[in-house]
Amino acid sequence: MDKPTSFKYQGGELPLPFFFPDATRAVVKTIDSQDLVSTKTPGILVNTYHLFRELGSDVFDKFNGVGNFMNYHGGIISDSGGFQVMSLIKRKEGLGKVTDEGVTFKPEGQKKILLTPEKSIRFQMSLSSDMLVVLDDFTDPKANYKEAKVSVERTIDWAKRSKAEFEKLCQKNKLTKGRKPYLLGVVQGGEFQDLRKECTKRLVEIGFDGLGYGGWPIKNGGGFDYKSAETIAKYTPKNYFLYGLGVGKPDEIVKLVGMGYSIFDCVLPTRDARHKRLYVFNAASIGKINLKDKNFYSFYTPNKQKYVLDKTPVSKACDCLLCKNYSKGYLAHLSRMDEITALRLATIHNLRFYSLLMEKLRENY
RNA sequence: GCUGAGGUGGCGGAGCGGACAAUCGCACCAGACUGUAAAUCUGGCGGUCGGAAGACCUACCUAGGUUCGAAUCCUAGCCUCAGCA
Repeated sequence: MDKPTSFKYQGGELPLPFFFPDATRAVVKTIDSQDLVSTKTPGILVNTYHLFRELGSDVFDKFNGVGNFMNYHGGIISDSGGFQVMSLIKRKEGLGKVTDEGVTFKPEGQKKILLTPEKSIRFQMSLSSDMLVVLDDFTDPKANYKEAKVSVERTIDWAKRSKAEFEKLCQKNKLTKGRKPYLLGVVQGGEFQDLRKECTKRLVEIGFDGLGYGGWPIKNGGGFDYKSAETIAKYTPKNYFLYGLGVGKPDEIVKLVGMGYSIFDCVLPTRDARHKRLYVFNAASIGKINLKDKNFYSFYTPNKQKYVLDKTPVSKACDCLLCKNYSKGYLAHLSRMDEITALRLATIHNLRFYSLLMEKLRENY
């Protein structure tokens, strides 16, 4: 019953902990699969909702999985579409609804689709991902206790159905030990610790390979909700993967790794890159990165006029395509002209920052 | 030299007698972004005081003038651009 030491995927095993960026639509925005490899990123998270809506399973049956489709051969985790319950339905009314059966999505100008726990699993199987995530009912960040409880009950019910469908498909496809992907349950319950505890325990009764810290990880008053993360970790068996879904900022990841979390994904490094925010270690070299420093990293805004004449690299504690080959001056020019290459270089840089961060965390795991 | 058009904030460019410290865009400054409806979104952007509402000052090429009131009308000057010589 020891904690997991590696994550098996189709290409071998990945050491823990690791961070996967989000390739929602089977692409990490602005870069391609070869760029991704160059950042030493070990894997990606793809999204069921988007790929199901935009492509359907025929493509993935034909290509034999999303990895082959992308010609990307790192680890692949597929998200269930559970996050879209919040981002598309609960955050804004009228784009769909949630019932016990599943989730109906109907964004403006698009056809209505129904995603059930079973459908989500079936589709994720066609993606041939290494870890599947159960469809969950995202607890609205503004939910009161009663509403949070409803989302927890539904999440547990859906988890049961997902597990049953998963086992059925594994049997049917003769996916036995070694070839069987992982299945992740997702804990909901908002900031209510007794709900988090109950959800965790009841998911463990159903049986999964890991549990995800679900919901919105930022408290209503602001600040990361470490308490819920701790509650989940406390009641999760040691041999389970603990996954911080959508987490997060570098310092948040460092803290969660300390609690036993070993899998992370987040849009921040890639979105921030596109929004002109680069992550830089406050260190003179990669060897001198010290995560114990309170301020071990800072932000760099690439498009300032004052950088145009700067011949130094963005970071000396980085070995990415950008930092090894180009100056702040050149990047400033590309960024100021809104050249798409600036976004690509920034994305590559931020992903290397995150992969370096995880390399450092692995040293003490 | 003649004819025509025009000179507005860092730049482009609205406004063409009161509602103008002056629409809008760019640039600039600050902030946000957490299982991606996001190469996006907010806010600020003449000066001084104020948290804000607001108050006062200096402003639409220059100098005069008309008017209760002018970036807007008149006169002169300077300058720019286009076409013709």
